[in-house]
Amino acid sequence: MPELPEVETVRRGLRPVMEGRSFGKVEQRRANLRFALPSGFARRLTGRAVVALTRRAKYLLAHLEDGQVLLMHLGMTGRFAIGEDAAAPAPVHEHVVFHMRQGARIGYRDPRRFGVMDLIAGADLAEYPPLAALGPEPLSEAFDAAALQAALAGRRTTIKAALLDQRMVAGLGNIYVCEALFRAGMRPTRETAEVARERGADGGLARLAEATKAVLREAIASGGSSLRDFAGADGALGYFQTRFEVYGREGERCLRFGCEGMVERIVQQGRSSFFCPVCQR
DNA sequence: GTTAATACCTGTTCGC
DNA sequence: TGCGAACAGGTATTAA
Repeated sequence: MPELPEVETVRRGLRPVMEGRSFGKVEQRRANLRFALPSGFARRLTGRAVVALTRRAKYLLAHLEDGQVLLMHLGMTGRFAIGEDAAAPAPVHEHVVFHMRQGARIGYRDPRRFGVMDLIAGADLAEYPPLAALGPEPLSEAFDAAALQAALAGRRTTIKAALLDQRMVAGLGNIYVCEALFRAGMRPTRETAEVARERGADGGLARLAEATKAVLREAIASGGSSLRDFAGADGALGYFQTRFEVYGREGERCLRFGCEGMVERIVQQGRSSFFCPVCQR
């Protein structure tokens, strides 16, 4: 599922065909994705140049020359495919197509339609509700043990649920929360308030912040290398398979050196959590 | 105010 | 082999 590293990979893949380019024809094949597309969607994009393509958490933001911002979220199954502007039959579940004036055809497919596209005025960007509530970017300097402690203190839930909460830290999903907790040697069922007391250079907070950054950095690097493959295949952007250390490995041996534990799966808040009961405490 | 549960979706997998 | 149930999960909404 597209989490922060996948969205960042998509951004890097789209930049060469969007930044500094302008929208020609925009095809909108249905009225809604997760929500209704804004009125005049295609018309408001046509002819506008993209000044910059940025990312905030799992949101892609195309800043247009006229001050509008095209906000895009991939949901669970959203993918972009870059192709030549040919008259090939449109794939199923392709809901939006951007034909760039310089030639690229950017198709958006999303079978489950959990994705979002919206157009907002740049001046309103900071107050846009979904963005305004987001916590710090996990790869920024603002995210460290101290920030984590401030966010987690006093909360009455588990560390797994807290890390999935986009208000605590923005951009993590189920997979990378599992991976970060494994890397930090921390069990997903730990009480948040208790973890928040583990300060100090070698405390749980510091390990967790560092593990989160490391997992995301490695995934982004992996996605970057997979970009080359995308170009050769169908140009699909949105999901790449990395090798996860615990996610999806129920019943298999823990990969930590010297650990003989077996990965277990439990359900928290209706979501699967994978962890090693031996080395995650 | 905070936390948990539910709804939205459909392709894929699993069990009978 | 075929069918239906379960499952995947980001986020807005509703309930507790």
